[in-house]
Amino acid sequence: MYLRYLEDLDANGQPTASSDELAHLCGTTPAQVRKDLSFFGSFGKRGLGYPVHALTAHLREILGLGREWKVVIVGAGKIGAALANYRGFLQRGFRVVGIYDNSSDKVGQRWGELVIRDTSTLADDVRHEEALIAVVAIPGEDAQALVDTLVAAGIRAILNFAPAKVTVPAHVSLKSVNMAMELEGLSFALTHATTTGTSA
Amino acid sequence: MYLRYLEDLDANGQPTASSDELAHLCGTTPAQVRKDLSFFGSFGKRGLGYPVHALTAHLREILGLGREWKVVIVGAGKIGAALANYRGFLQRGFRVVGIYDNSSDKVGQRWGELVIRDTSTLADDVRHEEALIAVVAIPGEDAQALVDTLVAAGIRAILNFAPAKVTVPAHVSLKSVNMAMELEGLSFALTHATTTGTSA
DNA sequence: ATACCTTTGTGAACTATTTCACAAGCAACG
DNA sequence: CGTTGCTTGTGAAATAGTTCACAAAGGTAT
Repeated sequence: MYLRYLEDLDANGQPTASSDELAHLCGTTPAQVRKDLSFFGSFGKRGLGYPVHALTAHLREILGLGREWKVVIVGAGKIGAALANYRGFLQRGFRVVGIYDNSSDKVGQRWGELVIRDTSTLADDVRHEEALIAVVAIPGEDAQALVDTLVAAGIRAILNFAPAKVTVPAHVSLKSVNMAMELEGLSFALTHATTTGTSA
Repeated sequence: MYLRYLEDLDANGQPTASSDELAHLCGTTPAQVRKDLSFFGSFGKRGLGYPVHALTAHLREILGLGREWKVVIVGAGKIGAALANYRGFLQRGFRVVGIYDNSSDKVGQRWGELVIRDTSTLADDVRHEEALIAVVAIPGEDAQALVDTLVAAGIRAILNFAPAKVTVPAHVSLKSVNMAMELEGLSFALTHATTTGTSA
């Protein structure tokens, strides 16, 4: 989050930013900003604030964005399409090296640079390309089986959009995004509407 | 999360579930399950566990899913399409009452039940339909202006997929999902790979 | 009815996170 | 070159969240 706002500031040519300013941008507190950043090192200058450009570079390094990550997208539905199109990924060093689907209607279609391939070739491709990150955007009922295949093929991190419980072994990282659950969270907030509004 | 797994158990006809079983399903601990549920009431029977069917009903009520929520989707791109298609929403009581876009190519297209309308009519429609939830899936640079319009029109909760900082007044709930940030989290986990794998 | 087994609900202990508050450091200015 | 005005970095205090552990129930079997 800090990285995102620091990039904006950097693009505007602002040389430094105080914890107070960053806190305001990120919707947190100055003390929080300082504690968070101090966990990784001592980046600021007292009396001045944090050097915007240098700090963005540091954070990128910390996040592991100094390299290119190969990503495969599984599922050429609407969500797969949205992700394949999303220019933000490449900017951040995530290169989509393959899109997969198991519907013969879709296999062979060209999306930009890439041609949709059959899921049966996925495991070999992952191994060959040494892709480490996979985005799963397929129906919930197929998700666990596919994830198991991905893990066996050497995938190390999975971003899951399938609305299903998915389990991975300890050496694999997993993040799940479930749209229905997000809406239910909003429903709860509306129902118990003493809530103070969140910003982000 | 509990609701999701309880629904599965209920569909399987399982009459009760212990905190231990729920914890296992949800990837948490029995004590956590008991504390969480006890916050809202005393639903279990000692020696037996929690009554699956009754507890799903309770949780649905707690989450405010006992009613129908009207939802508008703004942005008829890939993400908007994915959400409009998603059957899970209706099942959970979220009815999409309108899809909006400001591109004249898209306005007038029919998507299932709904015809894409021009964003200029959005505010009036929201007021008229009394929609309280909006999903924002438009380019980042237009997001804040649109959100301001939505808030002025009476929207009370926003699920934001636009990759941009968005602020809302205190009486409005906001959740943002940022795909690039999710991937960056995975990149961090991979880079500092002592991480224990997460399940969810 | 009683003994026994299971599992909840919940204070208390523990752990983690956030906030406070201030000494130390740096820049700017006269 | 000292003085002034900011702002960091960080221990300590406060708050929040999780886990422990056990008394109180409820069920079951005899």
